[in-house]
Amino acid sequence: MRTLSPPVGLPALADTDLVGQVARVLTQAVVEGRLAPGSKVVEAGIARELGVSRAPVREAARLLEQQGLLVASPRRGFFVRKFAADDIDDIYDLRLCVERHAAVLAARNLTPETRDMLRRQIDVLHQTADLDDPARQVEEDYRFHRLICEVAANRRLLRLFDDLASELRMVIGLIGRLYDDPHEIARTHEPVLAAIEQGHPERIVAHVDYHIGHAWREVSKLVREIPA
Amino acid sequence: MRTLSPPVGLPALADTDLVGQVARVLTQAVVEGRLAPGSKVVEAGIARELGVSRAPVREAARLLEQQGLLVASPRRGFFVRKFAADDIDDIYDLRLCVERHAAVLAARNLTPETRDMLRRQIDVLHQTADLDDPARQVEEDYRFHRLICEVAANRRLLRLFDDLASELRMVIGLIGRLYDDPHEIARTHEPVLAAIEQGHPERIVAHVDYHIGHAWREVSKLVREIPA
DNA sequence: TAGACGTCGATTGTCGACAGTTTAGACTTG
DNA sequence: CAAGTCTAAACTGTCGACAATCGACGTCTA
Repeated sequence: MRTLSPPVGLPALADTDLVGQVARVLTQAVVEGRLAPGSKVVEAGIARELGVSRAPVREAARLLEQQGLLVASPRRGFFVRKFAADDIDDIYDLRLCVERHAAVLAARNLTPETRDMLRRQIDVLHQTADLDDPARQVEEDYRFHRLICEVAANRRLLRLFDDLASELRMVIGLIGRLYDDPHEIARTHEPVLAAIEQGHPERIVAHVDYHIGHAWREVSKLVREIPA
Repeated sequence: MRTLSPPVGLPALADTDLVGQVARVLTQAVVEGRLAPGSKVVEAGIARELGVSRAPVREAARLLEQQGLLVASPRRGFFVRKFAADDIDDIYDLRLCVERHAAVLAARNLTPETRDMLRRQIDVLHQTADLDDPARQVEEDYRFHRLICEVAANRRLLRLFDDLASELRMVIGLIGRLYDDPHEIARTHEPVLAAIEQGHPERIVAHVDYHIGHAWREVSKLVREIPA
């Protein structure tokens, strides 16, 4: 078998790596809400549906467990992670801690090239805002934040950001529509970049705090409104 | 088969979970340097040595890959992670970021009970210093820092600390003897706790910075001296 | 009728096997 | 003698199978 056929069409980056493919399909299914939180992930079922054996499915599940999308219960199998309001707080608290640091480092490493990359991404955010595609908007939002982590040039930090983002993607998938006014969200990124360009650590932290704190409160509110 | 026989006697917490056991045995082998950095981890070899099949070994390896102890090269297998000086910097940079935050949170959550736990752990550090058991000393050191993360009460933060610690354990395993004067190290923990008890964020950060920065410089120096 | 017990199907944990790929070593050639 | 080529062994990725275990349903008893 060459490429898995995900229930709904995916980029399907033609990997020869089954485990990676299965992991991607499962991740998509989770963040898109096709696998409801708390529901059981039956190895054989997934394997059959994807036309592979259970071995790659198990390994993929273990991967996603480490990523926090699934939880393993010995002898009972894997379940789609359930999020509580506490989890949101944990994630955002850590994200804030990480992104503050990333932004300060990014300011230190900033070059004309990387600065332009960040600016361009804000432009993309504005352009995407016209598209009325919430999922895309969320992705481009993360891309901006991820860029900051890339510029910070600490691989582990970047990986941590990716892990947190994948958890948040799931939460946001549950919430559904997140942004009332995408353009306004795009605008709120500008002071962050400005602070990074100016380079005062305190100012950077303050703006990152404001920006992410806003998202935190928003997501927190929505999760408390629409709980499982 | 009931309990795996690790090359050298381990606690062997009689789990019925083979994957967990294999992961523990492999971790031990790596941090104790029996598996040299860069060396290949042959699935069948490990499986044979441990009297299990390859499936649990593969899953354990995937776990350790996510933990950063092994790296996977498709179709070529797993290798014991090699550390460069850059890695040390990445790890300590992130650790500093995390522990600053943890300490500030810990101060906020501090109760008489948790304060006593931290104090007692410093006592343990002093007692251990008399034992001339470097591995144990390192473990008790981590336990103190881990306690701070526990008091901080953010599960994800705690997990991140554990991940970083497991990577550092490996590095320190490579270095061998780390502390010249264990008692002095034990003493340097005291200002950190004192700052947490007093509760001024700036002071806390300053002391954490000093304490961890010291370790950072020390480890960094030793790694640069004794590279692969 | 409510609760405890036993049975049966479904699912996981583990295993051995096979095919395709990589690697190491022998052999050839300039 | 060095470099390239070919061959064989070793290893990974994947699969299907089997035993152990868990959960649900039905049955028996008070």
